[in-house]
Amino acid sequence: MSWSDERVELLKKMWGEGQSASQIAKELGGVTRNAVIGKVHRLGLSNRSGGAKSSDAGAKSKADAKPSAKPKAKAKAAPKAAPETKAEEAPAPQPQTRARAAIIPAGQRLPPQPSANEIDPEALAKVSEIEKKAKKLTLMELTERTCKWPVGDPATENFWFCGLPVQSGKPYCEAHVGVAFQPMSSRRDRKR
DNA sequence: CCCTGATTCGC
DNA sequence: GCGAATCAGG
Repeated sequence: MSWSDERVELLKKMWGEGQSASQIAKELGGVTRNAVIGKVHRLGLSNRSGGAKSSDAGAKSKADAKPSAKPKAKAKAAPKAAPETKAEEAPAPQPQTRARAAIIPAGQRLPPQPSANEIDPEALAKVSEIEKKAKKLTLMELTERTCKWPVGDPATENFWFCGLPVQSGKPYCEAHVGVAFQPMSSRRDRKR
């Protein structure tokens, strides 16, 4: 893969939008996030702000200091055989509001969730947006790093777990963390 | 552990 | 110019 104009453009666009290097790399395909970062630097747009460099202070000089070659053999470059399933099914609006506590089987500890009626509207919008991209995992497919946000009515077939990459230690993906963990003050203000 | 960007340096 | 390896930090 080479950096064609198109690809460079997309890179610039995404980087400008604040997308992470890995996300850009996935989008472009055929390149690693390292390649993206390297390109970003070469293009001279590494600094997302604009100017004002934050000094540097402790320069560096650790150019090396690691003679010992680590057996870090990581098979990279996935064959890129993603099924790329074109989800055509209707998103099916989610009433999703109650009937939740009962669905969590013992042993599968899930974090507490607020009732939908007191969640930040913006966060909710974001959620419904990303839920379209949800991986729709089943309970057994969940891992420590898949979003455990339940979607739909567990009493029907129309139910699944978000499954997107979780954010750090949290149990949910970015968007769901947004509706799951809201500042107390925020909630109090909205309510009432 | 996962992730992020930054840097170096052989190619 | 490119990007893997590495570093540094969250």
